Amino acid sequence: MPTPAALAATAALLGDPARAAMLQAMFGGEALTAGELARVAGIGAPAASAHLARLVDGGLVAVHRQGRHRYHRLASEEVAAALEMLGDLTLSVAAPRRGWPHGEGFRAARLCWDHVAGRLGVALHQGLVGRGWLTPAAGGWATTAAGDAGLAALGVDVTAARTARRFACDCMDWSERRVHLAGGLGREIAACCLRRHWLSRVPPAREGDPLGRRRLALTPEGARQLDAALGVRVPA
Amino acid sequence: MPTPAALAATAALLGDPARAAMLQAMFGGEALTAGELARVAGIGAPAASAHLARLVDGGLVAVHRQGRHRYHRLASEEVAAALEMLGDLTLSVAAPRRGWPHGEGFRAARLCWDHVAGRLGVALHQGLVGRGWLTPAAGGWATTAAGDAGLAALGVDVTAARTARRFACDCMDWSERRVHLAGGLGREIAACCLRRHWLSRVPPAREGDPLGRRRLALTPEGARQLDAALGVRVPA
DNA sequence: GCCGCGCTTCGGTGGCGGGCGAAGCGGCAG
DNA sequence: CTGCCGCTTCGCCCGCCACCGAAGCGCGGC
Repeated sequence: MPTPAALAATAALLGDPARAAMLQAMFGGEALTAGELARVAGIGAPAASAHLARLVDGGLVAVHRQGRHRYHRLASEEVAAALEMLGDLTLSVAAPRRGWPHGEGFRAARLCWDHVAGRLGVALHQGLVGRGWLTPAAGGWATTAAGDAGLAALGVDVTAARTARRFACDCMDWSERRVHLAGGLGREIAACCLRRHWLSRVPPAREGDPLGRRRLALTPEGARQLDAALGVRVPA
Repeated sequence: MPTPAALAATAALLGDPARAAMLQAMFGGEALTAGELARVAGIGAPAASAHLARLVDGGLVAVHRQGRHRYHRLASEEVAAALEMLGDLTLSVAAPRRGWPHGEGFRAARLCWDHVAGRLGVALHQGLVGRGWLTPAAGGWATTAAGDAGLAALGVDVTAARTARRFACDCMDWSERRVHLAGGLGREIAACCLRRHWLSRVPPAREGDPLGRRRLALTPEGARQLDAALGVRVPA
């Protein structure tokens, strides 16, 4: 992972309207002269020259002299790819999207702090509430008598959960846009599932994996147990 | 494609060292308090608050109030993806890379202005020079007698090529990092190949395809003809 | 040789944005 | 209720950067 300063320096190059317009004009792979780019950006020749010098210096743009013209083009495919990604991001921010086309692996099961998130986390939350094991309480949730018995039978240390600052509360799920269970109870449920090997940790997909060591997988035994106890089935 | 101003506004949010440090800290998906983020960025609480307000306003960060703490996290997977892409770009700019892992489709054959680029463009250039059809001349290349005859046999209008401002010159290839043939001759060769259906245009892969309508594909007949005439074989 | 054109450099101006200290607001605990 | 703590808002200063006009440089054309 690059240093924040280095990343910011690169991003700052894209963060000016005039430079962004120039880069978008070069996005197709064409080489354009400084004058053309100045007109595209709506600025004078001196300003365009300064901008292009910074882009070249930053390694985003390559320049090729030909007679009295200077042709500029994007320096690499990475620049085009980053530009495209930023464009997607800009559009998605302007008009929030409906689907989640990326990152399937993220969404099945993962740790969020110390509790289970992803589709499994949401399903657990629904199962606990749907079975009447949890009931709404001030600031979150409380266990019912059936819940205390059922959780104990699964091997969850409810007593330990009560020592936490918050016993059971909602946590907005990053990928599912629905809440899952957090707080001491969320922590103890995750610990119980890991201890009994119903959940296993999955190593990072690669160096710099956005989720780090947070990926989880439900084991066959875990799927059976959670289905039997709570009717929890994680959608494929 | 978003407007340059909108793209720049998003990029500018990433283009500040303090904000970049905060976003990198949130990259793992954890929710962090404003105070923690201020410490990470090495700035005071007021400055951090202002930065976070802009990030939230820009839709890059989501905030969740919990008691007197405010937990911040990346608003969507797109933000994480864009951050990762920018990081890659920053590293590749700092230390130019050796491989080209992305965008295979870009590199086989495409139009660069009006001539052929990509591996096919480079191979054509090598073939023309290797067969002795082109010889170095002031400012580019000139045809030999064998070249004039061979090109005419292929159906290339060399006379029309001579009317261009430049007859034959090198053009640095974006993806291959080697030169291919440009100028009037490059244009005529591309026109000839398209006219005889040795090359076909490939429609954009999707809306907003970086290469637009510039993608090309070598037809089986084209592969045979170019191999026979010039020994041109495009590596798979 | 001279002129013309594209581009860059220089000097100066203006405005946006980041930084901090001090004060204000809100939640939590004793 | 009162004090503490996290966070925000306000007011202010400073520095960076974008922009333009004018002048300088380099290449190509007449």
